[in-house]
Amino acid sequence: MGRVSDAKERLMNAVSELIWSGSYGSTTIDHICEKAGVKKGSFYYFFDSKSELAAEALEAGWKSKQAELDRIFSPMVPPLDRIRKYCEFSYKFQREIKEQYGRVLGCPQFTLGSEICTQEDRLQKKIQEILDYKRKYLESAIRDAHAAGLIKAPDPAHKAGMILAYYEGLLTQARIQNDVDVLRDTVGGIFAMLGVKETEGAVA
Amino acid sequence: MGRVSDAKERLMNAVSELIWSGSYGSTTIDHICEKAGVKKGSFYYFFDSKSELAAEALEAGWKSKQAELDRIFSPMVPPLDRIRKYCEFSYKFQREIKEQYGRVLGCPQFTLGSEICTQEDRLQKKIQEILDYKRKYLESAIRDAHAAGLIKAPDPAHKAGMILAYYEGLLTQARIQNDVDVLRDTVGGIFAMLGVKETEGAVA
DNA sequence: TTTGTAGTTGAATGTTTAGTCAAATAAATG
DNA sequence: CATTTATTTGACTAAACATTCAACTACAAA
Repeated sequence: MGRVSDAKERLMNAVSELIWSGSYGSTTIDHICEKAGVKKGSFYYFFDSKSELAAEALEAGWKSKQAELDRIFSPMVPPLDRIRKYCEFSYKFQREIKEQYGRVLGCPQFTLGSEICTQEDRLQKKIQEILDYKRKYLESAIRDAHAAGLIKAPDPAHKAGMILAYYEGLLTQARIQNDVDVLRDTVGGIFAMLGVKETEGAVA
Repeated sequence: MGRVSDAKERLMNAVSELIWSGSYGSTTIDHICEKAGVKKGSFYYFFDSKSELAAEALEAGWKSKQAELDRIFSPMVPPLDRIRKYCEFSYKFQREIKEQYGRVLGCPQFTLGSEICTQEDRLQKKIQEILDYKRKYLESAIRDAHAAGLIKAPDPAHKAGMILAYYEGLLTQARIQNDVDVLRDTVGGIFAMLGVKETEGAVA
């Protein structure tokens, strides 16, 4: 079965990091190859364009994040706690990223989506798909919270869309301002939108 | 006083449109010149880089938008109505853009900011400045609403930041999904965040 | 140990891009 | 009308970039 290699993985990691810490437009195939320690010929052996590589990397990145989200949004956890945990996780994650890269980088999918949606159809579709999955995590937590009488949310899908917009907007603000502090009270805004009363929203 | 020209203005219009309908990275000096009907030599006569042109265009674009915002956020208008009008205006504006370009384009500053904030310091600062002005419009409406007893918002600056994140997040979602419908109930989310009771939020 | 296969390499290609400049041109002013 | 000043032009260079390919290499199975 011939020679073996992890060059493909290295290329996917490299492209993800370069796009996230910079932008899609500023990420060239040369840079990707250099970062991955791979020669251009090998790049074209595995992929036939930057956008194809980006699409595969996006998919892989999402797959690896999913496990974490499944844990956070486990139906075993009380619904409002899921949301609170998600906000805490996100805040902590961005703090670590800032530590590591010297920069708040926000949400990879939202940032990339906003940049390329008018130009790269395949990527745009993949991103929309991922964002929709994210929305579904929120939606089920909201539905459960409604069923438990914790909040009034007769249209969980709509509420989830609103909350996702807020969440992604905050992350993008944090990226633009390079300031994690923006994210400190993420959950406050979400609970306000959900009409959670202070007492119900209290930490256990 | 020598030859006169509107080439500078044409260049600023061209760059704004190209970045907004595409991205900063995909906008080249050649494209800008072609769109503006200006030769490259002239470009470098007026500006010495794409980022300098973009910064001037950003400033000019903001100046021209300010008048409209002053009207919408006039202290003569009841505070919650200002916010409602702003949402309606924004929704209508994006519908017109979609009509005109075949695409929802969202917020020029937020989209650009998210793309270039890690790479173009000067632009990042300008954008942060503009976003902060936007926040101030919301902040004063919130403060007035609080003073009028319409809502409870002891920290209007913080609330305004939350609402701006939501608003920009929605616009970006609309851009990514190329769907104005996302914006239909913008005000619903804002009023939920502000804790506006249905009756108080009712249209006059 | 041979052979098939998966992956690697570096050099070469053509294209796009940013950036420069000296000469030409058009308007305004004296 | 002559001169000054602002703007335009097109042709040029050099670097960055994407893309191709034939020859080469390492591994695995037969």
